[in-house]
Amino acid sequence: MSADQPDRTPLARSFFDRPSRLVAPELLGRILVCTLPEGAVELRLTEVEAYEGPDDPASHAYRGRTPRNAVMFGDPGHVYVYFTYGMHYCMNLVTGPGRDASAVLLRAGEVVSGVELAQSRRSNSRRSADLASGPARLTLALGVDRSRDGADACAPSGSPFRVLAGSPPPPERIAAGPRTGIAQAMDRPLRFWLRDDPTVSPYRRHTPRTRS
DNA sequence: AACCGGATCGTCT
DNA sequence: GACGATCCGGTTG
Repeated sequence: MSADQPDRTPLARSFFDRPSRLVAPELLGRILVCTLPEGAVELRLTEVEAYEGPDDPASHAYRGRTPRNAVMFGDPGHVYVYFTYGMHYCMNLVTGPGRDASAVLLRAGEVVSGVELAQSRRSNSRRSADLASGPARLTLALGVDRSRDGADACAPSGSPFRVLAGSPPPPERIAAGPRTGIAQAMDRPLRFWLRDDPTVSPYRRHTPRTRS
């Protein structure tokens, strides 16, 4: 492969069949393709978070299997989509080992193809770097909602999703820190991002909510 | 750059 | 019935 032509090889399912804390940093720089009837959008992943299944108090799998999180308990390489805050969708890739209920939340990326389509789904965005700079912005730019829950990102065909090898960054560009917006397990550095990348979402500390 | 409130509802207790 | 793996637009420093 040439320098200006990134590797288009799909990632094998075995890539995902490992602990999420190992898969997560290795997803940085890789390409997520989402092909829907309106067209395709390609994303270069720049920020992710690992969730470690039933042993992780911040994971949706922490309290066991429910109708919502059932996909997390299935095979690695599938997509887990959930709805939150009454209006947003967030997207994960299920990892292993085995049916471990672990996953990687996709938090941000750079739209490298299908910019116009992504823009049309994100009418308010000003900078193009903000098209997918946040987990809910990312799903909006891709056109992902709950109907995509369970889709196989490793299937040769029949799925809107595919993860390509892309161009892995040099290790020194990968940064790690506590996950965003959660109150539990702050001591685990399971958020990974590309240092100095303009598409990485700003870190937000968890803030308890009050009501009237 | 940091902080605030409002929007809005599926999911689990 | 309470809360959230959030975003946006506004205000303040």
